Amino acid sequence: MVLQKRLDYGFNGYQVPATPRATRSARRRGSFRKKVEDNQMFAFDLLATVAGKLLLEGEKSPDSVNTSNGKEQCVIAEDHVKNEGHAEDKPLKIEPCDQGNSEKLVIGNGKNETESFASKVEVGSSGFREFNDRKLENETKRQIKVEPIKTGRAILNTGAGMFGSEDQVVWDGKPSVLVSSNSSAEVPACRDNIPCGSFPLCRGDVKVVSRDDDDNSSGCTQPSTSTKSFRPLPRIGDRRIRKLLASRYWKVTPKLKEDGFSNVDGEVKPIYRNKRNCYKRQRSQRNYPFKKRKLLYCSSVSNSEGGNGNERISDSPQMGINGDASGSGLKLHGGIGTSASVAGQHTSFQSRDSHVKLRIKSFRVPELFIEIPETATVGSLKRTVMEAVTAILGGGLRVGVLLRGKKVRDDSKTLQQTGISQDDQMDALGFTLEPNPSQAPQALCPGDNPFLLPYDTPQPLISVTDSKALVSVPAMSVEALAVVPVHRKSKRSEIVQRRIRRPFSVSEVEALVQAVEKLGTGRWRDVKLRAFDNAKHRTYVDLKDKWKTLVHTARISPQQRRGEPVPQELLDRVLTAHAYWSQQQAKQQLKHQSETCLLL
DNA sequence: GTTAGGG
DNA sequence: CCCTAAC
Repeated sequence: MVLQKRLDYGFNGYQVPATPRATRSARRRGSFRKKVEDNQMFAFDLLATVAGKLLLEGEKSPDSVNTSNGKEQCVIAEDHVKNEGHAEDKPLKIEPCDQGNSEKLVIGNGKNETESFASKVEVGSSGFREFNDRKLENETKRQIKVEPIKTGRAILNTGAGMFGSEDQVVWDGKPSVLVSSNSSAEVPACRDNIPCGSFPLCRGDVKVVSRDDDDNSSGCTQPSTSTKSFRPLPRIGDRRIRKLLASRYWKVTPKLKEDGFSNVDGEVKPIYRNKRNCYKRQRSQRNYPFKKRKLLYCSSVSNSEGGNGNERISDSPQMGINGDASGSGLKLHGGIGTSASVAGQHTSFQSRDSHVKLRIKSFRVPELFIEIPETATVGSLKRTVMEAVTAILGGGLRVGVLLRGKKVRDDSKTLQQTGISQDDQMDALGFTLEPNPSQAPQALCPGDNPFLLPYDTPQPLISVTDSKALVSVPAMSVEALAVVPVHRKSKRSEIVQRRIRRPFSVSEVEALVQAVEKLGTGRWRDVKLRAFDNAKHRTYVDLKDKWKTLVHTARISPQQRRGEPVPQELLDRVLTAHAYWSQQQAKQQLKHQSETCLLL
């Protein structure tokens, strides 16, 4: 089996708006966090490996966006968004990212690459019947389909799913813009085979809805828009934000004036309907240490229903992008390369060294809810959507394999043994996205979901009813339902995204230094208020931390410093101020001590 | 909620 | 940047 990773969706590169934190209580459960991250990494890895990011080179969509260096862009297309209060009746589109390094993943033994049969796989999702939710029972299913690449037939149906009334989003009267990616966007697994010419790689039917017109718009199966009159949002301070963050859902609290050092866009936060999925986000770098992977793999114990579809992958914790999976029978090869020539080729699978080539055409990004102030920039909208998409992809997913609609649970069998490599079986091969068993829900309980939207019913974030989205394959129509991030109700669900790293600019450093010079090193809240009041993403803890690193930076040799160089003059001031205020602090302490002594 | 410090 | 302890 040879799979090539062609696209880097640029999860590393987009800017994430200041990330809401969980409630304190949630944060106190930080002990869960690591584990969950691991689990989600695992899921992501699965997705990346099987569902979304691996593909064969070869066919190429005329609509795909290639940069000169062969990389692709991954941005929310700007032309469909207007920086106005009204949203255009146009979908957002998601495109491959030009930050990608076009690295290639090859899974297989590396031999006989040309002796392959390429097929494309569609991965969809289904209703979550496994989770015993009545509501979910009614969900229509999405399916996956595998078909030979050589046919070149577009199998994507980009029709958007239907919204149930339960899909309403909260509208609290504030003139924010709610952008709802209607049900799903096709995330390109590769850049070809785009059935809908207007949307090069994938499309999300994004609409802007308000509370008032939810009922109308939410049922639309086409990109639809309804606009409301928008008014500027009142400025809301950090404390307000904090409270909001602790509330059941996230809200955007834009500032109308952006000055100071807050040269960032207005705060934009995606609203998720599912807490579990929502707060996890990919680390800025996806290359987790293998050590960490190991942990997560260990924790990925299959449950009964889940089957063992993940074992194969679980078996290779040592397997890195460029590493060998000794003992697993799988091998990953990194590097740039192309197998375009093999796409569509087909040779006997009976031969001993035959490879099975699979192309996963795309998988769907489910319904998203995004709330964004009208004062936000297009750029922030892009980032927000990207974040939302990423959060979903980073959710607890794993991959299941279906053959003729039947789950292949025995991971130890070879493709040959299971018949997957049989020529005539290729059509029957499917993949499913399923909840990661390690995060399997105990039960669905609304009360246990602090981030659930008010009057929201527990339901999977991703399982949007959408039967038209993908071509259905009867043989798999029942079992092949991909079960995507589900509404898990474990406490671990309240995981928060890690904020994106935002290096301090020189001007920020300048401001920080100046404020500390004036206020000292023990009054970070005052420093924040004084110099960073408008920089919403800089908390006083951030400032304190930055000062800490500044002091450290100033003490090390210039050669050891990294990042944007801070002018030596500033560093000198850092040391001076630090020394001064340290001294002051010591004096204060002495004074305090002597006073205490006197009193005694 | 802040501050301080380790991770 | 995160997490906690301590206040």
